[in-house]
Amino acid sequence: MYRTHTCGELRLQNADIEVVLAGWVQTVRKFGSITFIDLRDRYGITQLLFNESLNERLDQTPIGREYVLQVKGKVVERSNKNLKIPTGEIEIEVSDFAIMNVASTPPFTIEEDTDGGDELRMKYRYLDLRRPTLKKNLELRYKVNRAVRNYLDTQGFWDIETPFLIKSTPEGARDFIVPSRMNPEEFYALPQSPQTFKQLLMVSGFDRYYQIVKCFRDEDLRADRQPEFTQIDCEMSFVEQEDVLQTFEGLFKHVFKEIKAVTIDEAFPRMTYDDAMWQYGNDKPDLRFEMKLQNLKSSFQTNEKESIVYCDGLTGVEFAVTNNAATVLAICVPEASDYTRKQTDELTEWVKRPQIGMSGLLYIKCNKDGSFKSSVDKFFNEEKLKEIASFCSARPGDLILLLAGNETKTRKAMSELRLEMGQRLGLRNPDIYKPLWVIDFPLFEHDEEENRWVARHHPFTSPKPDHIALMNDLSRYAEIKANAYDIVLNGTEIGGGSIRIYQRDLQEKMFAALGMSKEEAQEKFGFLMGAFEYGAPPHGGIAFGFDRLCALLGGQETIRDFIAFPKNNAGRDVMLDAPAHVEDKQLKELHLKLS
RNA sequence: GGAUCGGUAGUUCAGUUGGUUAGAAUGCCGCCCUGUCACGGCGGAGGUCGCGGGUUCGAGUCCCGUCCGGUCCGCCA
Repeated sequence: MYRTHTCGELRLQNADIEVVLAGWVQTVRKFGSITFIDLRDRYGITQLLFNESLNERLDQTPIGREYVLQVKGKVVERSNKNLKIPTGEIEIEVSDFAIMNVASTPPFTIEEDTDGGDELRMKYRYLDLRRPTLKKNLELRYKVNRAVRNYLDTQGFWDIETPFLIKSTPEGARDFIVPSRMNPEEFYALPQSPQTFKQLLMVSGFDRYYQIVKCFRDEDLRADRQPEFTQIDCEMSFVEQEDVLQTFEGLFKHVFKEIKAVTIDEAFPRMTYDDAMWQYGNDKPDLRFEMKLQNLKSSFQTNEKESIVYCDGLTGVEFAVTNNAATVLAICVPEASDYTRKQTDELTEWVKRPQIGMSGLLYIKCNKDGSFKSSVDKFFNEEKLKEIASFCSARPGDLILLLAGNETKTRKAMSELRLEMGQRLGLRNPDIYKPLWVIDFPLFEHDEEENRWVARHHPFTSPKPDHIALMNDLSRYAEIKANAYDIVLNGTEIGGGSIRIYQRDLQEKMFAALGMSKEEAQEKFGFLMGAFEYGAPPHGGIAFGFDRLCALLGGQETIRDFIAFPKNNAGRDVMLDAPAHVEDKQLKELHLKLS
């Protein structure tokens, strides 16, 4: 037997018992004739005391960091207790020890605040995972996984696996492609999601299905995007949107309770897509703070004599009348009227960065004494400023920020600015959880590059029943709403789904609307439409980004540290050094030639 | 595809206007230390300044190119 106890479980009440522990050497602290060693495993750290009787052996067999050590000894009460760790009241008085494996000096320190950089830690991921932070992250992930499964189990969902080697469909994200050896010149694709399979399972009558499953998308990465990621994929039959929202709101409440000990009694707020865009400038609003977008243009354009101007902050001389601008938006930043010129200049530079791309920023300081100071004092008198402030519900002490320009760009920019100001004001507290449903998404969105309509969610999403007729009129595509919904937590989309199309004729109509010929639709999705002919039940579902959910529950933005072996920004596994070249023989077997 | 920041000791970083032998912390090695737990003290080793080219009497520092990494935009049904 390698050990009788773990390094995290011994307490004062275990004093005087003989134990055997095994683990990794965290630190060695030598004091002349006595030596302390902290022994670490998954469960914790226990201090070992080597007294002078073992000195000779220690001199002969030095023990370094990360050596794997087995010790035999007696649990004793410490004379100096360390109340910072759970085992801090005891130590093991070692009577015998064995080095089970030596270790090279690790390239970085294995501790909470490591000195290692990201790349190095990725290369030695197995060492990084010994650190408490990553260990806790993976533990959290495991617990979220359990909580999800437990809840779905009580709700009658079955976990059914679906294949990874499937057919490529050029709609949506790029597929990862896998060549087939047995079928020359043909390729599998890895699934971007099990979408069509779960719908087929509904046709098969499996009623309530789920899977915590890997999905693959060959697109550029981000801090919160990996080429292979995990979804909680769910589908239900004989449900309407309301049933789905209720069921999965329950899932979230269960997870919050189990993981964060947070009980949420009230129903999650719901917001239409249009309201979200109007009030927050994006479809995943962070509700931890207000600072809603004020739409000045629409409010002020009724009075044609009035004109609002905006100022190009760079030159300070270029002004434009925003009646020429499609959109004028304002946010009211609470308690920020004391922003200095330097700070507002800095914000102006911020919105002018290429990623935001605005030409300038206008501000109105609502001073505490009721006066105003703005970057457009030249153009507006006190009364006008007061009118704008009043429209924005600004209070003395607030800072109003305005952006103007093209509708899409301005709304997006203001949404970013709102989040930035929320961040700067410390309003995005990771310990506060504000979930909401965003509903009534548009069915289509226009792809400017290819000048065609594409499915906003995916082509299996059903339109609102009374909007189906609009599908006959291309000019009204933008108006068509879908039975589609997202769940948003603290400004992050953590899941989305829809009520699906389950009738062949409507599905055909959908493909046609997306510019697909009947033949093409049949070739790509004939299996699904065929299945719809054999008694497909009404169904719908949802999928959640499991990695993202874990990161959020762990209070972090990047999902990388919640995945045991993630890829880097370029999609590489720096530990394996993958992807890599393959041998000519392999290529030949696959009937592939490199160009 | 684009923007931006970075690459200097094992590691994390500093390095001024281009100027002597490139520094600190930590880690590592050695010696000392019987109550540490971020132990402490003394000493030591450790550098192709990512790579290539250029400017210059002289380049870690300036210029061009390139590679690698981080973040973001595009992209992500």
